[in-house]
Amino acid sequence: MLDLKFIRENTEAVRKGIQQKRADDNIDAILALDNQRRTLIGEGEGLKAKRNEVSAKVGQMKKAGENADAVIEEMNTVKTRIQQLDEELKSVEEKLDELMLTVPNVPHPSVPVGATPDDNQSIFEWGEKPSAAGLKPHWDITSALGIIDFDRGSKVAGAGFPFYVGKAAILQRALINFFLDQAGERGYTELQAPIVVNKDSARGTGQIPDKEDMMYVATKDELYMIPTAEVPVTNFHRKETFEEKELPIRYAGYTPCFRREAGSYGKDVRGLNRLHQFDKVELVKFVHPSTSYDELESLRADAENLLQLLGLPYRVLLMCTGDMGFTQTKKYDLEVWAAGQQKWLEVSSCSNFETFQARRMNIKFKSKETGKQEFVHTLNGSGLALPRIVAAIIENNQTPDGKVNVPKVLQPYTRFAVIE
RNA sequence: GGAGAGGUGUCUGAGUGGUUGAAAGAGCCAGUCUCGAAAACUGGAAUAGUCGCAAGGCUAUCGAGGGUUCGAAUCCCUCCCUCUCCGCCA
Repeated sequence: MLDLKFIRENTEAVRKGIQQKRADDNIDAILALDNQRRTLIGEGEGLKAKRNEVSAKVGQMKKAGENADAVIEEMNTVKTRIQQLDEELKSVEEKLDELMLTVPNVPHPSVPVGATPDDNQSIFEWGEKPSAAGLKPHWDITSALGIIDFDRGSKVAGAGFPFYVGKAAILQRALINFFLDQAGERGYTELQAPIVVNKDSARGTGQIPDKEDMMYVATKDELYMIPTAEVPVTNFHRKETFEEKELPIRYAGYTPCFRREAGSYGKDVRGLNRLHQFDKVELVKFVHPSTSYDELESLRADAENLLQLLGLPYRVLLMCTGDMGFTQTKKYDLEVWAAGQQKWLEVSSCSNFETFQARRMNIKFKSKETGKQEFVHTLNGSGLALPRIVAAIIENNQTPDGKVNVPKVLQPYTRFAVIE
């Protein structure tokens, strides 16, 4: 959510951002409602001031033993009017809030303007793609090796909920530990979080109201199964104010993630490419506004480092305005090369939200410079999402005789070097 | 799940209808004193909205949301959370 005052004072910049992100422009309606709102506040508060003044007088009169009936009678009409105004104000503010939620965050100037994924810029590529000859997609390999059981997963839970069996299960556990250890070395505090959250938290990171269909919901208890650790970890500091010197704060959290993926079918969903439940290590930062773009670069570097250590070829995309999402000001996607499918798979998405989330969640810091409280900037990025990494490892490291070599850095964790 | 107690500012903690945005103490910031510090003394300090060029004014906020009243931290209702005891349990 943006700041009303910011919209009022930077109307044109906000409008430009809306166009670039191809969102609906409700700015005129917002400004009109804001005017109404302020008129109502003006009248209402004037009357409240009067009420407070007269009430104090009534108290004094009663103390002095005088009769205050006439004044009280007069206040009754004021009271009614105040109630009316408050009701009108409430309805205006409800409409206003609704529209405010439709205003996207303003893209950073360094972000390329564009409409579709084709306008994203590939800004960096690393590693050598294995030659494609004779390489199989991971689902063929895992089924031959019997290490991922999609069928039994369907029986037990449903499509998109596989079992990892034996060495695949150990490989996953190894990756989680490897990712968390790396994050720890790079200054992130490890956090083990709830994997369900309440309504306030779901609202805080913006999953509701607009993305409610993306989540599994335990309706009986009004709990939402998290689609990413970003939700509990960012909400960790909801409604808190930091000292400036505490910033930046960095967390790494491993959680299972649950996504309904309603309406997404087709060939993209084969094997491990798209699941309803998957594991992910998420990196989250709370930082001083002056450093947030440097922090975005280092966040990206932290995620890239993992891919380099694993020896997986990848590329970095700088997302264009039209494809970057509603809440971000700037976003990089990291895509790993899956040689068996001859395809790039997104494994991390590193974003700066500036104050967009912090405002919604009321996360501030006390500025030394101004003496005031200001909103922090929040960032997050995957570090990394597991299934597609597993897919890439299997496809890129497959041997002609159908085995899979485990990357060197993982072997201390897996305690085996080959999956066979 | 049953029974009880409670949620007040950074913290401890007073306050049960009328100058209470809120006592007191601690902590914090600034100043005086000091070579410096401590102690002592003096002063300052909430957040948001709104009006104003500004100084400053006004409004709201005592877990959250409603209600009663001329007036609510104080009374009523709903919800949330914490603690204690009992039961159940990985």
